[in-house]
Amino acid sequence: MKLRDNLAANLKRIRREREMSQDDFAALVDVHRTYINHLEHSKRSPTIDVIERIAGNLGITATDLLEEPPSKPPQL
Amino acid sequence: MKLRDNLAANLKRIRREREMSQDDFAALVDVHRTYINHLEHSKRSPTIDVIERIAGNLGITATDLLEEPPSKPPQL
DNA sequence: ATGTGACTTCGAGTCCGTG
DNA sequence: GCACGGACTCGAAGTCACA
Repeated sequence: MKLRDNLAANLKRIRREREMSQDDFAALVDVHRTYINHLEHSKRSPTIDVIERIAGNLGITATDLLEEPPSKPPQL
Repeated sequence: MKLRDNLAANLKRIRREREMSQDDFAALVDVHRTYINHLEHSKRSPTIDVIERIAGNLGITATDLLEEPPSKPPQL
């Protein structure tokens, strides 16, 4: 699932940019600690409601979360 | 829920551009007829897996489905 | 052909732990 | 602090009957 993978990569990237633990990050975006972990590992397919909530709490758009991550190796 | 509404509007718009019934449209994107109806009326919060499947079958990106519909009144 | 409520099944989403 | 697991609740997925 491409979208899931994009989301996973973007979440991890953003979290590290802000130098937060999964714990703090989860609190920030208002989902459970273990759920963030699941998302970062592509183990869950979140609903668009959750996507919207996370994006809103991060101050970015849902598209930012789902689009191709910037620093991925080219897929020619 | 903004994303839900965007999806609803975009689905309806695209379906009408292709002059299809909900029935035919549902068959095309590979979901049940009534489910498309629910989505067009913002009654469901689909997972990104479903979003991806629909977008793929339409030959467009998931972002296209979720972004602000083109013919909405400008938000200055 | 469209809209809706209700239903079952299964996974989303949460919470408890453990290494 | 991160990964992972089990068990739980609730809502999404998918379908149907009916207006």
